Amino acid sequence: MTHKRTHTHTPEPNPTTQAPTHAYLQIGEVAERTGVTQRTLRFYEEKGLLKPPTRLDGGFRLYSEDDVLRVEQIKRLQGLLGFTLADIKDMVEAEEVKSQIKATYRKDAEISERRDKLRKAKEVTVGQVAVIDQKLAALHDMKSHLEEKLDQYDTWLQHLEEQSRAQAR
Amino acid sequence: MTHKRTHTHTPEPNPTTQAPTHAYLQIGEVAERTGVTQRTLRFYEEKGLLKPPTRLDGGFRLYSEDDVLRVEQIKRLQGLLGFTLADIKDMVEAEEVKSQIKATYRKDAEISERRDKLRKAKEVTVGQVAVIDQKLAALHDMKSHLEEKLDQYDTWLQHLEEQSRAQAR
DNA sequence: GCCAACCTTGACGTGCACGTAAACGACAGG
DNA sequence: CCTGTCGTTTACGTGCACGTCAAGGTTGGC
Repeated sequence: MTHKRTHTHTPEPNPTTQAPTHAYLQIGEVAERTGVTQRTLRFYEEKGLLKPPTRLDGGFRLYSEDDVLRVEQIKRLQGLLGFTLADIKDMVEAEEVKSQIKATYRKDAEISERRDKLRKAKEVTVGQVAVIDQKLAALHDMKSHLEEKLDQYDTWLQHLEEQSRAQAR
Repeated sequence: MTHKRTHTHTPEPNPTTQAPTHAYLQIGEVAERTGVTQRTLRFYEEKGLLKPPTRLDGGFRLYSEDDVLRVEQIKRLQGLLGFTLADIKDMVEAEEVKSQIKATYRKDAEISERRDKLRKAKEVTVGQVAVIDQKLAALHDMKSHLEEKLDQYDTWLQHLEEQSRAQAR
């Protein structure tokens, strides 16, 4: 009989914090949950879209839930918005910059340093919003264009129905 | 000295109808105006996205203003909505009914057929609008997410400034 | 300790959407 | 008629985003 390996890799005991949703995932599970192939996950890593995950002693990749979220983010950016992986890399790097800022943000640091980091994070985010705004504008433009066309179709259909009625008599 | 050829090909005298915006365009002009390469225009023709344009006796392609519009439409469908050229081909074929609607005598039998085609063309456009709405929703979602963060950054910056003022005293 | 399931790193292949080069013909100002 | 510019076809090349083996190593239930 075939038997599944129910690998639940918990690198740390993890006593109280966080329910053991799945602890750490290996590549097959991540692939299944995100709907991309293992190849794609390795490819994204190679291209710098995913940070190199921790490894098991034997070399198996161990992903976090955050990685799953990131993959889903990548998929959204790619599939819905049509960005190239190069574009997306910039965006996830911006995300990375922000989390870096978060990580190095110290309550006890100099106020001016904290302010600078916050401003930097804000700047990055503003850039992201700008990219989105561009897409939004283009899409709105196209939509109004299409709706104009729909009106045209409707008037033509009107015409045809009139002709149809005229001929029925 | 180099001299430009100011080719203005007007196949018909075209007396009263339409201002002579540019008459008929050859491939270089279309390429320049649409922002795609000549190769791309020939490629689209080969793939059935553009109907074979009329030719000059020597074989030069002569495009119409409608062709320019179509190329721009193709670019939007591809770049903004992320459709493949195969998808787009189906769409523009359904839209081909437009040229049919203009000509043709209205025989009774053809009226219902044309109405069906028009409805199909309208459906295609409606589908495109639906895709746009999806993307708009996704983008708005992302944007509000980012703006939430921006607000967060701003309030933190506010806090810092207050502390800074308190310390100045 | 066995073995099936799972993973690893190459390396080559594929579909799409063109890019690029070569060799040649067509158009029009002078 | 000459010449510079523009266009034609044919054919091979390219970048992206993976797909698809191949050959081997790792893990864990039994």
